[in-house]
Amino acid sequence: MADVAAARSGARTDATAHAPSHARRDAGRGTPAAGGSDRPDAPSGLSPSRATIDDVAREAGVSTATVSRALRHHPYVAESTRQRVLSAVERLRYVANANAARLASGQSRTVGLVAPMITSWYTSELTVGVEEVLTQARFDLLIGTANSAARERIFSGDARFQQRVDGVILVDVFCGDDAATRLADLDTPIVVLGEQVRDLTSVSIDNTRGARLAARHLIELGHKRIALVGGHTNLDVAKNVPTDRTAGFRDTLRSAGIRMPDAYLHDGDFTIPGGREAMHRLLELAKPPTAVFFLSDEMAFGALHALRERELQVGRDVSVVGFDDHPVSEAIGLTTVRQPVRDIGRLGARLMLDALDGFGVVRHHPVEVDLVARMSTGRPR
Amino acid sequence: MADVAAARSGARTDATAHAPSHARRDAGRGTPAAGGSDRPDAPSGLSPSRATIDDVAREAGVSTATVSRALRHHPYVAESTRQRVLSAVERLRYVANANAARLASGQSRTVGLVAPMITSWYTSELTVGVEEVLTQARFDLLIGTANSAARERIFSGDARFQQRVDGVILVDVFCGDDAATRLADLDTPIVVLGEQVRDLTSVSIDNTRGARLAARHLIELGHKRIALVGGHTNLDVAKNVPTDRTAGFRDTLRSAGIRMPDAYLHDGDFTIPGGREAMHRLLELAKPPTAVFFLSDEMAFGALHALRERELQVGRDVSVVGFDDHPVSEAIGLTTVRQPVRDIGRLGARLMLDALDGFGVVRHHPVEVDLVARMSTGRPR
DNA sequence: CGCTCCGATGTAAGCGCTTGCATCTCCGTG
DNA sequence: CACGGAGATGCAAGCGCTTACATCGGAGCG
Repeated sequence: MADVAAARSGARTDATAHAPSHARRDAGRGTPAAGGSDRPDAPSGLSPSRATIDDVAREAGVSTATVSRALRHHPYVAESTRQRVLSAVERLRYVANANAARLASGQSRTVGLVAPMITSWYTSELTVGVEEVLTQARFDLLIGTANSAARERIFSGDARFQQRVDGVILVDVFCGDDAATRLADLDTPIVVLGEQVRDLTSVSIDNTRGARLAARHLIELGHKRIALVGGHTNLDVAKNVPTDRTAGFRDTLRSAGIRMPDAYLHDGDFTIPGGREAMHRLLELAKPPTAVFFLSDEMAFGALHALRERELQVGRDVSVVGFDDHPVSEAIGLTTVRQPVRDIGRLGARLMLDALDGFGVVRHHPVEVDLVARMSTGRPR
Repeated sequence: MADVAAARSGARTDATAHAPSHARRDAGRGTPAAGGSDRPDAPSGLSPSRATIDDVAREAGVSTATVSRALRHHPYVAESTRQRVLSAVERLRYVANANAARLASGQSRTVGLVAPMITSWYTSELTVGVEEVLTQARFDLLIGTANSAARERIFSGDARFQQRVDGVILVDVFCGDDAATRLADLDTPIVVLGEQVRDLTSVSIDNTRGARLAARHLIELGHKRIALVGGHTNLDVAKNVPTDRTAGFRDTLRSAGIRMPDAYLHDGDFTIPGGREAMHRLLELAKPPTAVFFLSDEMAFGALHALRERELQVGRDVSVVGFDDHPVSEAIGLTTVRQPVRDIGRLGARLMLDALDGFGVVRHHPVEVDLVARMSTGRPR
């Protein structure tokens, strides 16, 4: 996932590769294919992780093939044999060398997770959910920031990524229909989180519905001058998310006979400072809105900052609604549209495992959204 | 990092392992050591990542050894040869198989990151910093939650972890002196972040000093009834952090002739709900404090929630100081002790790379702390 | 001009697993 | 009781790299 030539690491690799590997090699030398004849067989604690599958085989009195099968729950291994192997494993404190297994099997038992802005709460929460499930299944997680280079590479099925990963989980990565098709044609399983993408397995809330909930809430409170702060210009981030949310929101307003002037539409870049800036701009309008819907809680936090700077009171002077239900939102009383982020991550990981099993069925998996009303929203003055 | 027997994954492995590997194997078959005689050599786009080092060697008219050397910037390769190899690599779109390289070299080019509570902002920010640097050096990052099982395993130099990782970065993991010594004796490089541990390379702020800054700030504002909320009971988390901060804080108060009664010391578990709960308990006291120092911003957020629930005004009725400078803190105006979290991660990763290079010098690396005064603190009423 | 020495390559032996086949042992059947 | 077949193992050939050691030209030198 590096976009950088091996500049610095070049020297490093060579400088260091020598000493350690000498040591290892020498330790393992012996008659080829005959096995280390008379090493101190004592299972003492001082030589960690030195046992190989051959040692186990010898200790258990079976072939290495049998050890391998026994350890991986292969069906054709007698229970008694398996026990013998397991006890040998324990005695020798054997731990399989993952790299050897990967090389031999051609499977990396690793899933890549590609996301923009790993810093955001949303993404890291998602990651935690994914990691939780993968870890249980003894899969590794390889995390990559999706700067544009990385994304492009994935889209073109780049080998650098592909070779070390059995599948890829994409977070919020925007995807044109063409790119989606290309992705779907790849032989690597792909799961998209937070977005619904044609021809790909995905997990997300119904963004339109989420936005409708927010709109309805503000309408019911009696607001007429309602603004929306999203993030459109930054093509590096998910695109359906802002689009769908904006559409759903406007739609509902329209049905209620409320129109949102263009001046009420702002870009907050999905960051805290972006939200603050947008709020300031909105408040400088001749007719400022009485309520603002932010497409992420983090932008809403920024808005609260702006309001404080102008000595305005949230929920009274201006109502603010966020999106996500960041843990801080509860603490500061932000009304928001809650989505079960960690669950999305978990489900996504499970779907990935299924796909890797060959059970995968490509389809979209919707999850629940709901509105959490708190003190940041109230009737307009 | 899984603590789970391969229960579910057993079936998976066998069920799926077949189909794909047949395909791969068959594709690669040929006279052993003679090389695939006449495969369609066309560098067409349809067979991704199929080229091996042998293909490159043939294409460039050199031996595989030379290819390997050329690619890893080995000194004894003529520049002209290197160029020939590089162009062959490009033509064939060759990408080295990381697993094979790892197996052959015995180096995993992977660093493990073990932390409690990956959910917390602090940890994920740290992770981002680490990832940034490792990625540049073309190292992989393997993340593990440090539940007690994992931690124990690491402490005892467990092979499962050790075999797939060249070094380990420990975040906030408490370590008794005995355990530290054991760690230091391991052959795996270790870097500790956020804690200062004897005999180990570490990066952290001076926690004592940070706490002093907070204390001084409150004293200067004129507070006399000052409380502290930390997290002590949970041994799973860093221990020096709360200890040092508490010590520094009390110390400074004492010098100013202020004593902190035991009732003013609370455990907030380093979580938002924990902080809220603690704040409530403090406010129920006969003589509630006029200022509270929380050992993390997240706990302080919880406190703000509690204050709002009681309709008290932060900064006027009660002053609140946090620790970390979470991005939300600026938005909501929380006075806090700032530490350069991401930089700590970056520096830690760099130190790890140095250690892996053999340049490592075991020592503690201090980084700056400072106080950021905002509106959550003011003079006592 | 023969010899030493070093830079540049090639040879080939693994690294520690997985797995397609070959074997071998029983057991149920006709 | 011979025979097909399925279950349980063993054999051995790789997987795609890295690297110790051997080899081979020249350049520098006495």
